[in-house]
Amino acid sequence: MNMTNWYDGSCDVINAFTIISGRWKLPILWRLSFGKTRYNELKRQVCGITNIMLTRSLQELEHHGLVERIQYSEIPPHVEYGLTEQGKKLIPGLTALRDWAKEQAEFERTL
Amino acid sequence: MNMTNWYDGSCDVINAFTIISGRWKLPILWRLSFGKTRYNELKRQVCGITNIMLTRSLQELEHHGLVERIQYSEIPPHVEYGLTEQGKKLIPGLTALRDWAKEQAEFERTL
DNA sequence: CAGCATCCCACACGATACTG
DNA sequence: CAGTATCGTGTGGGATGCTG
Repeated sequence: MNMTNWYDGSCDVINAFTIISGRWKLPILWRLSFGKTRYNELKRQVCGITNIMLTRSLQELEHHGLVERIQYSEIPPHVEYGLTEQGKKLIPGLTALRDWAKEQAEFERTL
Repeated sequence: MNMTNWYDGSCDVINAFTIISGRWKLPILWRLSFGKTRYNELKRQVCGITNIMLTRSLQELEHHGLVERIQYSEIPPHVEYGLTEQGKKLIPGLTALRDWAKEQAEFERTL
């Protein structure tokens, strides 16, 4: 595998994409960028997501240090999720991509 | 489906991601961002890609208006691929994400 | 309330061979 | 040189049901 400059660049981006790729990662991150949220509130707001996918996605994002899980020792259980400092650093890149996405959506209508 | 503001935002980004997602799209786009390239040169430079995946990826990117195919009427065949103006607009977003990706890679080593 | 255990499937991806 | 045809597979995603 020849690691030329352009390929290193794309590798970095591919790794980044892998972390936040999947059916539900972006909706979750987007929602969390507006503030901490409880599990069931998140489930209601990320339309159509199931327990298993919400749990899996949150675990993966937590594993990569983008999301933090805050558990309160109460009965009934009370768990909140939020972005870590590292997670918040993702937002500007996502916003930049969203700006392109809007242009792209407009552009595709003209094809 | 309740289309709140945060969800519209994530939908745009999801659509953008879908277009450029997959095993080979980013390496191809990255390479093309450095200039027009012939089919077989692209194949050599995007390490490990097969004919079928290169062809498929290029067709999909062309279909979304990001890549242009320039065919010269010669024998043997001569085809070049390059980014369209719309395709070039993608680069800044990708670069922004790459900057985060580098931070993220560094960060994950500390976990 | 906040999850986990199982089973299942479609589809992106790929290996191999062939062609104008 | 620049592709296409065919067939096979791994994995991301989901339906359903159960639990501390």
